[in-house]
Amino acid sequence: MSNSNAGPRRRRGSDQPTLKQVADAAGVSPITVSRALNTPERVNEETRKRVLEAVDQVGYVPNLVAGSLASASSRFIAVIVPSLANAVFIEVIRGLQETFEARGYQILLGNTDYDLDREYQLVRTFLGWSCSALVTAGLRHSDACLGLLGHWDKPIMEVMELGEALDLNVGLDHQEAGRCMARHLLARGHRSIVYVGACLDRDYRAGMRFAGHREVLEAACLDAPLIELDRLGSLEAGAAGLDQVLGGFPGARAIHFANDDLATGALLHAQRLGLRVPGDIAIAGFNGLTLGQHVTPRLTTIQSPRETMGRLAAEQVLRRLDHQPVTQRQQDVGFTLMVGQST
Amino acid sequence: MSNSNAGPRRRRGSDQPTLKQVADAAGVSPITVSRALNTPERVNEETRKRVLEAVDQVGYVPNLVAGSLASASSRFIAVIVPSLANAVFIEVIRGLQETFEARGYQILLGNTDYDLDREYQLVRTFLGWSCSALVTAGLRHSDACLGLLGHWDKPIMEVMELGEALDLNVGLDHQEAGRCMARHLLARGHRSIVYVGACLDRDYRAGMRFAGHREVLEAACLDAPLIELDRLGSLEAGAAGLDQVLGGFPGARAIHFANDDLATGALLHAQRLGLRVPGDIAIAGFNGLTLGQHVTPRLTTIQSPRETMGRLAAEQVLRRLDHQPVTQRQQDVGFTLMVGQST
DNA sequence: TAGAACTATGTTAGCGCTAACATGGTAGCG
DNA sequence: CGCTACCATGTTAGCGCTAACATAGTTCTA
Repeated sequence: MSNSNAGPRRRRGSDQPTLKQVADAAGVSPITVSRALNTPERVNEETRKRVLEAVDQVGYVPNLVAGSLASASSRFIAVIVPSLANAVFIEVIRGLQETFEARGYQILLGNTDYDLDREYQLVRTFLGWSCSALVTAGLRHSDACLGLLGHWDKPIMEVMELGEALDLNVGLDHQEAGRCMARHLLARGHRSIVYVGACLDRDYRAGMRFAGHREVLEAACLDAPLIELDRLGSLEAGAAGLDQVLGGFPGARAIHFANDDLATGALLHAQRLGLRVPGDIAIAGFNGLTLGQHVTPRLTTIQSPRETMGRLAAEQVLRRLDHQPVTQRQQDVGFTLMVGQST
Repeated sequence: MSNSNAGPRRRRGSDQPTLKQVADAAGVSPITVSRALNTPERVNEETRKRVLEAVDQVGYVPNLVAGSLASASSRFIAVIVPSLANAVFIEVIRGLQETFEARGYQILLGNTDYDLDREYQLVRTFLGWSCSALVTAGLRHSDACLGLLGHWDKPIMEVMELGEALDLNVGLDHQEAGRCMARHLLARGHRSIVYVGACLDRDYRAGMRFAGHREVLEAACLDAPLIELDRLGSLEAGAAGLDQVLGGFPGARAIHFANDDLATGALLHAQRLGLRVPGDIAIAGFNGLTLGQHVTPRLTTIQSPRETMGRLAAEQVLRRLDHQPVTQRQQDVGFTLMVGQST
């Protein structure tokens, strides 16, 4: 038999005050409260004041979930990075977060662990949250992921590297950065140079830098040996890398490390071993982390403007969200060779 | 006149496939699709298979916003930290994220910039998202914030420090850590010890460590001078701190820094100045960052298990969310004095 | 063998908000 | 004064999903 005798169904939802209650307290309709809070310029000043008082009075906290469902869009920005262990991404995130939060957007952070399948899963989840935009590190995605994003009509920003992007793109040319450092090492007179990277299949941007490095060395008719470590960048791994170079390439006079963590680890390890840098071995890195600038000798590295990259990316996305013309779909933030005393 | 002549209203919402379409494709009702996806054990195996095929076929991506509204709860965990610039919080976040993501919860990250008003705003926003739980760094909150949280019935986890908590608490005793390091410096024979901190009003946990430090020194009838820098921890600030100590306290033989960033910056600066560490001046830090363990001499510091702290915190919260008894409302993760060669 | 207990699925009624359209009032204009 | 324009507010109808209750079929139990 049907639910004929029973009283009303048990209530659902939380017991938080709702728009309706604010509306009753202010003597207006719910939609006026909604407008007073979201588009205050469309409500008479006096009404608005009355509404805001009512909000305080009943202790109203807007239910953003309901708002997002009704408007089919949330003020979330999905941000996907490969790792939180790497200071580089943290700095980009900081640039993004500051810019987006100032405009009332909330960042939804996802971490792929350098796994494109995880990226796909994250994108799925984030689409489910009706995000306003997606910012992701890198230009490589799985086919499944591309399938999802192909149907999506909100801004997509790819950061870190430059190239053929889905939509918007802010980054730098890693291959050129690799060339730049290789040329520097050649200019310093080094002829036996080893490149040391870590997991270049996953950290493929380091692989692109190696490609640039090799191109320059081969153009100078030199070998471009590569040592690939099996752990991602860390001081420990860098120390191990130095040991491998000393063992495997006794004639090596310079090491081009894939990043500053490795390079600094090697530099500090060299000191412990009593090696002179750059006298016995020159060491170069990539990233321009603070750390490398505070060791003696100061590390030669390539600085990239990461917080700026995050900020610029956020600004382009915001422009798109404001329906303003996007000035540049692709933006090169460049890099700077910082010559220290380690080369 | 009313909308009598017009056809149906223009459609709203996105054009993504919905549960209904999956249900039609699979020949079941929408609720069965919902169950097949969210509580598969409540659906017949064969039906489930048919539903999953239909999901793939129509390219369905669940609308999590709608789900959250209907169920009055999202799978969001709000995480509030004072800063992303400090590696310490990043590590805690990593521990939280790994544990929560493995269980299908998504982290909503907020950054207060050490401002309790910002914390209140973030809490408001996060409550609006129907988060499943809140994890926040620290035990200090504004009255407005306490007002909001007082009415809230979901788990609240306060991390980093130990004390009188709102609900759950995982952390360590900072005052005791300060005492511990002070005792170590005394045991090393130092009598003229300066504490150097940065913005102790905002980074009040460093202030608590100083309180412990002072307590021990005063018990030994020694002065406990304090130098407070106006920038938060960084290698640069540490170098400046060393200069200030050398200028202001020429007799100082040891410096207890509020954190490893400062201490390492000072240590590297001392080397540039040609000072022997610890011969001319001893240097101690706090945090046990990798960095300090790779300089020569190795930094004496106090290690706290931050990633573990994040993991433990997440596990307690998950236990609560699973309606399992919480084993400990308060958990002390402790700390370890790591004696290097810098003292 | 009646009925309790359980399994698998369906029906109904919202969750709290906002887009779209409607309406009444005031101002501007020739 | 009739017209359009605009401003401030209201009414209606969902957004896409799931909690609560309903129901039909099956198995178990005394």
